[in-house]
Amino acid sequence: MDSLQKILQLETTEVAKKLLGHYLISKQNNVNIIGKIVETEAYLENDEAAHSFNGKTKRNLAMYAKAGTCYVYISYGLHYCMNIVTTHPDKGEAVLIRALEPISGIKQMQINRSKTNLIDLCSGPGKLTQALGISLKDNNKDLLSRNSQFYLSYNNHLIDETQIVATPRVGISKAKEKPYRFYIRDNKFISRK
DNA sequence: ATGATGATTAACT
DNA sequence: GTTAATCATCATG
Repeated sequence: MDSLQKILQLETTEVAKKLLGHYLISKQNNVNIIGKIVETEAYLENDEAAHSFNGKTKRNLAMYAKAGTCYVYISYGLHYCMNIVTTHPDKGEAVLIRALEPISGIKQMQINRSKTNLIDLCSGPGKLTQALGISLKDNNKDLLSRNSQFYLSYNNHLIDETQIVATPRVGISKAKEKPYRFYIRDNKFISRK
C-alpha cells in the first residue's frame, strides 16, 4: 500500500488537505503534463453542496467507487471539473481539484489552453482539466494506476500544516459557510484569494 | 417531455 | 465589476 492510498483512507476534509503538494500527471502526445495540486475542496456526505446529496444518480455514480477513482462532470455546460473519490464507498464523498501549479509539459498546456501566461494555465477547476486534456472519458478512471494516461503521484516533499489555509468553498449556493476549501498559503497559482 | 440549474470562464466596460 | 456563453443532468409532471 503506497502513501497515496493511505491518505485516501482518511476523513475527506483531511484528504483534501493532504492531497495538497502532490502531483497530477497526464500523458498526451508522448508528453508528461504535470501539475502540483495547490487548491482543493471537500464534498461530504450530508453536504447540501455535494452532487451526492440526493443519493446515487447516473452522473455521480463514480463518487461511490473506490478511493482514488476520478469523478469528472460538466459544469455550466462547457467546462469539465475533476474530483478524486475518497474512501467510504457508500458515502459518495470526494475532493474537487481546483488549481494546479504547472510543473512540466507547460508547452502542451499552453497549446491546450490557447494561453501562454503560466498563471492562466491551471488556476481554476475548468482550466486545469483543459490544460491536462481531461474530459468525460476520464470519469471513473483509477488515478492510482500508473499504467493510466492520467494518474496521481506522491511527492515526498510534504506541505506543512501551517502552510494550509481553509476558507469557504467557491461558487456554490448551499452550505456556503463550511470551510472546506483548502489551499497552499502564498501560492500564486490558486484560483482566487 | 420539459424546465431549472449550475463545484465556471473569458471577454467585456 | 459585470455579463454572456452553453448544455448535460436531474427533478418534476
